[in-house]
Amino acid sequence: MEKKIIKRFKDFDPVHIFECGQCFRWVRQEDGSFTGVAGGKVLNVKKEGEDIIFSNTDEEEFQNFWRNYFDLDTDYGKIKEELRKNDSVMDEAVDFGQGIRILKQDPWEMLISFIISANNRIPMIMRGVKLLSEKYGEFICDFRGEKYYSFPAPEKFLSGEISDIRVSGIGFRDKYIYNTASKFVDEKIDLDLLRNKDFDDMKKGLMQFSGVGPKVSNCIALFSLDALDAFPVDTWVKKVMEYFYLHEDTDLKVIEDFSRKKFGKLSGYAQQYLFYYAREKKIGK
DNA sequence: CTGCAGGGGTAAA
DNA sequence: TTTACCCCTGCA
Repeated sequence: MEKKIIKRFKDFDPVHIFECGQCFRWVRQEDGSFTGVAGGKVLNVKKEGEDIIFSNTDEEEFQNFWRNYFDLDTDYGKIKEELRKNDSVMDEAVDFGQGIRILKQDPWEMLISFIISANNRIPMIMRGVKLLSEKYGEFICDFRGEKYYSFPAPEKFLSGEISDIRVSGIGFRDKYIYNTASKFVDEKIDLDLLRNKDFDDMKKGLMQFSGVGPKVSNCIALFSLDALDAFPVDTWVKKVMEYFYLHEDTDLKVIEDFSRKKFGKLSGYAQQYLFYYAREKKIGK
């Protein structure tokens, strides 16, 4: 496979993109690059100076898949400029995570991945998703000494007992995954149909699934259904919003509504900069 | 070394 | 509104 190199590309830092909490299948390598799986393909991403090097792909695949996946046609410079206006907190958060981009991920994979994320920590979530892919997914290829597997299709989770799903990192969420996969298969669910709905209907649609509540539905909407006005409030975002904006203990739903009103159609981007800032700087600890 | 508290969204009591 | 869920990490 060839490489694709984009020279002097702004607003793209693999560390920021892959460690801002939106994805679980990209692993940092010893040389500082990241290798990951998406859309049944394996890719390595490395930043060298201002150039981005995409390995294990070719021009056609890059244009047909990765270009959209990395949201390369969105102008993040403009988004950041807008967020910085009259907001010294966002000004700093945007500087800190200046290379973040919101990936366009697969809705089914996000649904299951964020069910796993509830009451769980990122290394555990990554382990769970990896083990489930090895157990139920399709082998893709060997790459630099590792074997890579696609994210499993819904029916694969139904091939055995509920407890079979309970690999390390999954725990009590096994039944949520089983129930969600069953509903998916039985009702021939097409999550892409939710794309055209307004935010409240989209959220309602997602919360039909077992293990999906307010926070998880916001994540699925933001990371896979183009709802860039979503604002998932997890423990870090709660802390950072209270610390900088609200100055008192505040209900999660109130924080979500306040933030979506404040940041408008850029809420999702704001959430990513704030999450990354809060987590790396341990705000409120 | 061993043991135990801490952490984290959702469902269900 | 409170509690249980699972399992790794960190610290005593």
